Amino acid sequence: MPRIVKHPQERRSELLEAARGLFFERGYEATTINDIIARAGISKGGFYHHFASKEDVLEALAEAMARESLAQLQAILDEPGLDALGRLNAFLGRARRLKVEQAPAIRAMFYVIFRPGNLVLYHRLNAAVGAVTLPALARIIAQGREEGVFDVPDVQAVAEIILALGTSTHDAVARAVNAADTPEGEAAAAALDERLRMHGIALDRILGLPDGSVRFVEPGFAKALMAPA
Amino acid sequence: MPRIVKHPQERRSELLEAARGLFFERGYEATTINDIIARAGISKGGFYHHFASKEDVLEALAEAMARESLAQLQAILDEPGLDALGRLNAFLGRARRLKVEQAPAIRAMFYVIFRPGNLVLYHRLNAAVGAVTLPALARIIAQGREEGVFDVPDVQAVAEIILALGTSTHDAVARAVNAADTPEGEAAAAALDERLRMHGIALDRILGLPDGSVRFVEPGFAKALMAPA
DNA sequence: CATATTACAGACCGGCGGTCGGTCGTCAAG
DNA sequence: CTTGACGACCGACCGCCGGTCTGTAATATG
Repeated sequence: MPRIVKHPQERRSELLEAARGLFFERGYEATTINDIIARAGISKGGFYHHFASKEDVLEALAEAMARESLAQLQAILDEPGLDALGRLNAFLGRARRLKVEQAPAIRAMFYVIFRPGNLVLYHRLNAAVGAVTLPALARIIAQGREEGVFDVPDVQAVAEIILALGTSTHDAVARAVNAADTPEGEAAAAALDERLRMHGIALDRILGLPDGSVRFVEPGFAKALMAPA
Repeated sequence: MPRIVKHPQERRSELLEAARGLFFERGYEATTINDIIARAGISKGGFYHHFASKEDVLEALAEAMARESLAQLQAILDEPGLDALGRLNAFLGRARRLKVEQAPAIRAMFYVIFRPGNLVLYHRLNAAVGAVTLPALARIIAQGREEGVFDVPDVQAVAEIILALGTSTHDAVARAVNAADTPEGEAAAAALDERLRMHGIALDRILGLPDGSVRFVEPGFAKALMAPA
């Protein structure tokens, strides 16, 4: 009832943060506009002054998270004196490092984000992050080709394939995370590790490198991820 | 108002067919229960006697389509006297043959199924079809390994990678189809063809075959798909 | 100080997925 | 042929959701 006026930018980011929290706690579909405005402390009219729809919020959130993701990658891209393979491994390993450091949070996130009813959330985020990741990957591949160490006919296509491999692991990670703390947990973790190792080998072959050059993740990553906090 | 009683099985399949048509015409989210029951000629109570929810219909539909998909694959799997590479190419080519024969219908389907708001439909269908396709693929890979022509460390993982590559092309196909009849259409078709060719080469290398062995699709497939009816 | 514009408030709406009490057809048992 | 039980079906109804609309308080503009 009291009327509070803030800078549009501040309001927008408050609404975005409220939505981000709720989307990851309860899921996208399960979160209502009323939930968001209650947490952000604004009326419905206020909300629709800043966003055109619920999906608009999701899009803005995806954009923001893509920007954050790119910022993390930029350091690896800008690091001078790194050969292409090293840069690629650093690039692929980034996700792993993040996960091992903040295992519980990431586990919770994976647990939520892959539930049915969160498909839309997951897809939008993945698409947005992929869109900014693709050119970065392409530059690394191009560097490798210029250095004469990667044997690839088409840089863009290979970058897309790497991205696709990464996306395809999400299901496997989700399965493993969902199976954690169950009898099948250990087997799922082992399967995930094996699969990730194979992805590395697949990439080696696509890039024309000896098996074992590309490390998609370090061995044992899955077990580390799934170890109880 | 008149009360019509039918065998549960018949009703179920009538409802499923009504849903299938509407989902592909208007999209999953845009289709309401009322739409479905209107087309099927049954009341709401009747609908909920046969299905627990709207999503339950989708699940049943995905299951049915996965069965149909498997039936198409079975002939290729059972074909005797086919070496592994031939079988794999036949397997991968199946999608292409379908598309070229029924290009307009498939185009329409892709056009609808990849719109936002149909993510759930697409994902469920893809997951269901993938689930039945995976073991079939694995058997082909295993045959190739036994024959000594495929050099793969892990059959299951490679099958999953092939499936992931297939899934990843859907986006590209959707982009191309959506760009058809626009100035960018030709470029999109060319990009799609190039990408599919590269997928073939990627598979060659993963399987330890010389470049050009696996034909993901025939060259020029994209243009054929996008040619006006 | 007047005025135009922006930022917000909250009552309201159509329609959605889903529920519920009741009714009719069907068919086996007596 | 009658009866009764049960599965199939009907449609009014519900809660709530995303979104709209009218109005108003705060702020920028001159």
